[in-house]
Amino acid sequence: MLDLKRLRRDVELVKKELKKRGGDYDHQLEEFANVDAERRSILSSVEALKHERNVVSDAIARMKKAKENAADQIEKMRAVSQKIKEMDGLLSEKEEAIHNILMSLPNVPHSSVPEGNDSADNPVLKTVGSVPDFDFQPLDHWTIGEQLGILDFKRAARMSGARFALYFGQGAQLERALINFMLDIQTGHGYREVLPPFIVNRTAMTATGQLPKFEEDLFKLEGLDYFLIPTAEVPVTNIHQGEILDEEDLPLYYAAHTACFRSEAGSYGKDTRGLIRQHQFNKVEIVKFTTPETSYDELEKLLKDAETVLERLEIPYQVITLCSGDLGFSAAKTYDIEGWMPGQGAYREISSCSNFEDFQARRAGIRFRKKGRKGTRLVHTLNGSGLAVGRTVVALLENYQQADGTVVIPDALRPYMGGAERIVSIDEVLS
RNA sequence: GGAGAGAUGGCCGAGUCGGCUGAAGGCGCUCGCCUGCUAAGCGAGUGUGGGGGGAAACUUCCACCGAGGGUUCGAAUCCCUCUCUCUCCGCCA
Repeated sequence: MLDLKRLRRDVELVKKELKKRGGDYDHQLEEFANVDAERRSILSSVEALKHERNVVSDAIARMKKAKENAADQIEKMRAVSQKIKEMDGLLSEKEEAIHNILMSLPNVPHSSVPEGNDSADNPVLKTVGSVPDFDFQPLDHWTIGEQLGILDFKRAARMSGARFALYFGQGAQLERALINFMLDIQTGHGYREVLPPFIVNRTAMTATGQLPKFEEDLFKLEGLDYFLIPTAEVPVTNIHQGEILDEEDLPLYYAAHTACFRSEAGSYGKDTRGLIRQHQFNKVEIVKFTTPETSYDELEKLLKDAETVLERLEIPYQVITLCSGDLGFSAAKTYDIEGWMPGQGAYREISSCSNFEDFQARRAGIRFRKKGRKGTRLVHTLNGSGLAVGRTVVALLENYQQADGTVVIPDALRPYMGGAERIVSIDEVLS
């Protein structure tokens, strides 16, 4: 949610900045200005009436105490109260209209965000590691996984449908190993581990910006106002919903492993095979609550924290800055980390690190105060994947595949895999 | 699932028959005083959101005592609905 006062002050500037996103918000912003003016005019008259009511009610109390007759005053106030009730009704209509507009406006891109229309315009910030050179034709991960017997999409489809996977043996172990590996790295960076609920209510989803606009992307529990989380960002950011934090406690760092659930509505035909785009996947998420002054420094650090995982796994990757047209609804600035996936012959998103500034904090009511000082300010919230586990499995299988069909386990991960040096066929393990 | 109790400011906690209670008291915090240091003591201040005024310090008005409705001239106090918390019984990983 954008700052109401800022919209009042510089509607034209906000119009210009939102235009960079590509959508057209002029109409909504103009309607905002109109309704807001109406609201304020109603507000001042209804407040005057309320003031009168307060004063006269007080007088009535004194008259009654003095055993005087207050019938005239009471009669007069009956009419005033009626009027107040009518105007209050009108006022809340205006307020709701303003709220609806505010909730549907995306965040303003940060000044450092490059302008562009879509993902084709995202500049590459840096490239790390060199793409592996195979002396055989590298396979895609679903072929590798199925040949080894560690991934099974057919049976998963039988019980759940498309976009679900079964992991077996060292495949399941690999997923679990990566989760622990990532959590250990991030807690080592100072993040506090947290295991949040995977189901949240509408308020929480609205606070982080998934609602009201993107309900079709979510899995909703039938007949209940509960949703499966699409990312740990939702429950973790909502840890401090409605709280006033002490400035000296900031920044706060959290790391959480959760399953994530996405309906993937509108992505039919995209990445239909393999682990890239699943309805359910694991992710380790890192989340920060900071002061406004430090949030962009913290974003750079958060990005580095996410990168560490790929560095330690020795998987080549690049970092891109999302251009204004490709930015998510709530984000002011986003970096994507893309891991090299030989089976796809492309860099694919494996982490997304964003600064939301006060956009989520305003919706969620997360503020901070300097001890002893009066007044509160909104915190800045940030988060990033550290990393998407399923996609890391993809990168790992495809980058570390061998001519004989086995997959070498990177050194850093071996302690988490019971010391194993490679992933071999399940049949081989059994024989 | 059945029965009962509760939800007040950063925290604890009082609010009688509805009327100077935005809210006693305490803790915490800030500033000042005092004291070799620390601690203790003394004095003052200390909620949030919104509208108006002011360059600002600040000031004025409105709202807020879990959320939403209702009764009333007037509600933290009365009524209804919902949410959450706690206790007991049942069931259960």
